[in-house]
Amino acid sequence: MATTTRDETGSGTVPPPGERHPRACSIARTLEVVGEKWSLLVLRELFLGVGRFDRIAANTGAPRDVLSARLKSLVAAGVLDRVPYSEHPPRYEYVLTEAGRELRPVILSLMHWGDRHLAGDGGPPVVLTHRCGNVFEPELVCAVCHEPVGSSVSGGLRRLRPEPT
Amino acid sequence: MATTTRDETGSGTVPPPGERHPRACSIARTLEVVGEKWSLLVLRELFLGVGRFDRIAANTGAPRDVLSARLKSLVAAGVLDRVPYSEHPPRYEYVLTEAGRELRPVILSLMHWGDRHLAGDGGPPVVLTHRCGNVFEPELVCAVCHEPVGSSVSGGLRRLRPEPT
DNA sequence: GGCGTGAGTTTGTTTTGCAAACCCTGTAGG
DNA sequence: CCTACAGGGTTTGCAAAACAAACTCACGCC
Repeated sequence: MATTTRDETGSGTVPPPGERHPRACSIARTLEVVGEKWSLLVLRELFLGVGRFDRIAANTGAPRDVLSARLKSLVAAGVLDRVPYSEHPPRYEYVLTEAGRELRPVILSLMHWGDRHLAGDGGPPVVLTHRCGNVFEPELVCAVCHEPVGSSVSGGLRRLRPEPT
Repeated sequence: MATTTRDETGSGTVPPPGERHPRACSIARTLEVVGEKWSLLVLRELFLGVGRFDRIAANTGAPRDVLSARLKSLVAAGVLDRVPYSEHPPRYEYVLTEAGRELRPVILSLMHWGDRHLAGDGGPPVVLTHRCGNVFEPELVCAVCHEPVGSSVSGGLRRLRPEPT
C-alpha cells in the first residue's frame, strides 16, 4: 500500500511530517471572520431584523463585552455597518452589508442541519416559508447545471489541478 | 413609531428587557456541535479524504490537545466515526458519518463566501469541478420550487407563524 | 539497540470568556 | 430639582480554554 504522498495543502510542496502547514483555504479565512463564538448568532439576529445591542445580547445570550468585541470585528470585516438611528441621545444599530447578506447560505445550511439532526419533539423551532408559498427547505446545487451536490463522500466534486507537482 | 413588541425568541412570551432569553434555535444547536474553533476545519480535512490525526493536525494547524478534544466531541455527536485501519500497532482514522456528510453545504457555503470576499491575488486557493464538468459554484435554492434564495434582506423567506400571541 | 511513525497525553503559560457591576448620555415623570 | 429608566456600551475579577512544547506508549524496521 504505497502511501501516495499527496499535496494535501495545495502549497506545491509536501510538508515534512510533524510540522504545521495550514492550508491556504477560503474556509479558514471565512472562519477568521465569522468563526468565533457568537458571531454567527449575531448574524442570525440581523437576518431576523434585530439590530440593537441590548436585543442582540438578550436573544443570543452573549456576554455584553464579548458581543461588543464581536460587533466591532464584524464591522471592521465589512460584514456589518453601524448606523445611527437617533441623535440626542446618540443611538446606533447594526445592519448587514451586502457581504453580510451573502452569508445567508451559511446560516440556512446550519439551521437545516440542526433541524434534521438536533430537533427535539415538536420539530424545528422555527419554520420558514419561501416566496413560492411552500415551507422552505434549502438545497445546494451547482450554479451551472442546477443538479444537487451529492451525498457521497465526494459529493460529485473534485479538485481542479489537485497535484501541482 | 409604536415599537411593535415582537415575539423575537419564539418562546411565546416577550422577554423583559435586560434579561437573557436565548432563542430556541437550530443554528445555535448546530454551533454547539461544530461551532468551536477547529471543528469545521477538521470536517474540511475529512471531506478532502484526510482522516489521520497527524495529518489533520498538520493541515489545520490545530494544537494536538485541542484536536484530540474536538475529535472526541465530534465522534460523540455522531458526526464522525473512529475506525481502526490497523491493529498491531492499533491505529485509528476518522471518517464522516452520514450526518457529517450532510454538513457539506455548510463547508461549501463558507468556502464560497471566502472565495468571493477574501481571495487574494490569483483567485481562490482551491477550485472544485462538478461532475457536470464545469467549475463548481454553489447556489442555495428552495428544494420545492428550485428558485434561488434572494439577496434582499429577507431573501424571500418569512417565518411561519411568527407571532404566536 | 536505536530510530522512526502514529496517536495521542501532560505540563506550564497565556489568552479568552464570562458575570456582574458600573458609566455616560439623554428623556420622562413627580 | 431629583429620581428613574432606557440604550449602548466599558471595567473588573475570576474561571475556563487555548496554546506550544515536551513526553508517552506501542510497535516495525534497519
